[in-house]
Amino acid sequence: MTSKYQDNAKIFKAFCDENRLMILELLQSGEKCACILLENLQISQSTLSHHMKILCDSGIVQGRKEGKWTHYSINYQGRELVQKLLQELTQTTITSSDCEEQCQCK
Amino acid sequence: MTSKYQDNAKIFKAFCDENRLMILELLQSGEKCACILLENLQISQSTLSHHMKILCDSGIVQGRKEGKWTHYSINYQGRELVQKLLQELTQTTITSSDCEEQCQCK
DNA sequence: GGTTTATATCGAAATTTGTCAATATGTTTT
DNA sequence: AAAACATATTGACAAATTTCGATATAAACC
Repeated sequence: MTSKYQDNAKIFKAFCDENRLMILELLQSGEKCACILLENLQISQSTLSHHMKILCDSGIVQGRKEGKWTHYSINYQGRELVQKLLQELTQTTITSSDCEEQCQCK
Repeated sequence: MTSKYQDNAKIFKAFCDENRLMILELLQSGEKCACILLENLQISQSTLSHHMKILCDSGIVQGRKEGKWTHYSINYQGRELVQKLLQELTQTTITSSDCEEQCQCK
C-alpha cells in the first residue's frame, strides 16, 4: 500500500541525485547505451545500473534492449507527466480576492 | 564547493518526501501559518520546522514572519524556476535527423 | 561448448535523511 | 517581569539511499 504522496515523491527522487542529473544531461544529446554512460561518469557499473533503474522506474528515462546492450533515452511522455505533476503540486486553488482573509491563527 | 548538479538535486529534494508533498497541498489553498500546518499533519513541531526549512531553501515556499507566527505560502517565482529547471534537465538538444546515427557501441 | 562482453542483482558498508524530545529564541499577554 | 505561546535549533537514533565488489544472467564471438 502506497499513498499518492509516496508515489509522487518517488518520481521526483529521479532528480535528487547528482549522478542521475549528470546521466540526464548525457541523454540530452540523444540515446546512449550504458557503456557510454559509464565511460562518462566516475561510478561503478553496478551503481550505474542502480541509477538507471530509478530513472526508468520514475518514467523519465526509457531503456531499449538490443542484443547485449541497453540503450537509454529520455522519455518524452514521462517528461510531460512530471512537468504536469510539478505544476499540480505547486498550483494555487484560491482566487486573488480570497487572499485577504488568509490568516487562520487565533 | 558545490556543483550545479548538487545544487539542482537539492532543489528537487523538496518534492521527495511525502510530508512535504502534503504541506504543498495544504498551501495550495493559500498561505498558512505553521500551527495550522501542524494541525493537519501527523508529525512533531520540530519535524515540521525541518521540512519548512527544506521547502524554503529550495525556493518553492516562502515564509513571512508576523509577530510570533510564520506564514508560509507557495512562491510563484520559485515555482517558475523549478518548472524551467525541470524542462532544461529533460530537454533534448539533437534534431530528429540526427536520431539515426545514435549507437556509439562498437 | 567455452570465453568474452554488457548489464542486472545481491549483500554489506558508508552516508544521508527523517524523526523526535529537549532546549533555545523571540514575541505576546498578563 | 514573568508566564504562555510559536517557531527554530540541537543532538540522538532509526530508516532510507548510495556505493562498491562479487556474483548472476544472458547475448555475442571464437
